[in-house]
Amino acid sequence: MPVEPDFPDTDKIPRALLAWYESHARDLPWRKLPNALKSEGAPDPYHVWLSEIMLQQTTVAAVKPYFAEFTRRWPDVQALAAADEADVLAAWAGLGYYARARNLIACAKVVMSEHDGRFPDNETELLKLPGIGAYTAAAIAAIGFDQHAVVVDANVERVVARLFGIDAPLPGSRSTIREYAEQITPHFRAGDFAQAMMDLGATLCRARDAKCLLCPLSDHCAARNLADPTRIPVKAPKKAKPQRIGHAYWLEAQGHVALVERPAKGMLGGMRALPDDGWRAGADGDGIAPAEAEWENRGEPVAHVFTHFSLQLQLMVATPGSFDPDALPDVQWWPVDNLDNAGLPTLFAKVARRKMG
DNA sequence: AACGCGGGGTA
DNA sequence: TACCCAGCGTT
Repeated sequence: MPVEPDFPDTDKIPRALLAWYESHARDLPWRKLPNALKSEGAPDPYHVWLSEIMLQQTTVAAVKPYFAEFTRRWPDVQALAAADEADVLAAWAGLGYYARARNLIACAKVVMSEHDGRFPDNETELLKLPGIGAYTAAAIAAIGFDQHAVVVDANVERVVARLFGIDAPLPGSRSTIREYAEQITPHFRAGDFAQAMMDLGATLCRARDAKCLLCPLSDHCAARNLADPTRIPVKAPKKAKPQRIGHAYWLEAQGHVALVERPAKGMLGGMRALPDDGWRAGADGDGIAPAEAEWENRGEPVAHVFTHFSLQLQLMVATPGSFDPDALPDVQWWPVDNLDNAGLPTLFAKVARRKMG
């Protein structure tokens, strides 16, 4: 039986959490800590935005090197808006969910053209920008501008569900969880509170490991009294992943390999890639090569797992002495010795490694 | 409301 | 292997 939203400890929760955060905040590149030791003033909204987009469904460890590289190459939103789109997509390669990179560019351009190069400081306006949804708008408003906003990500969902013993399954319980999150979100230090909730979820109140003995909120927590606090939140069962097979084609002539640019919509949209035979989530590839050549099987298929299907991708290789460029007008002939800089998404980077041995 | 969309870390 | 992760846009 969940506790009512007017749970008497709703005021104690943010205070206990913020006190814990003072000494346990993670030291992250995009963050200005509240500690005097590290305090450097307000965070740069550009850094907050960039990190939030990169962190969507992506772990902190994966984001760190990308954040460093992006801020080095494009130090502000003006630089990013003026960047070559192919360069930005290539720099994003390996991070996944490539629509984020396309929306990142679009958002930077809108901020320049419609907001005078400054990010809006409120949720409503932030929500109108490409790639910024309910979570990210709230996070930027709170963290970047210290605005009151209820920030609910997967960490907050888990912490709140456990605090109030919400055992209805996600995603159906999302609106209920949000109501409780509103109850405990203070009207001061909004950014610190949001980040403290995320740090608690990332370091103590973890999905499969609840370190209740170390938790500053355990006195206020319903799940604390369960035999297994990690039973909450309950999640709906996942659908099985289909298994797909397909081919990728390595066509090499005179030290160059044929790359294509994938369609802007759909999987790996807009990314450079090897030609393939049309495999997708709903169907296997047709085995038809992109051009007439002496194709040879090369090694075992490369195994790769996407969100919604698994793929076995067979590498096919042809290396004619010369090749008529007009026969494949849409390909870019990329120097084989510079393939590391082609910005191939991980699937095709794996296939290229198979080829290079 | 459900689905499509990457990839790496972790137990 | 299975699950998880600072979600968003489309249908």
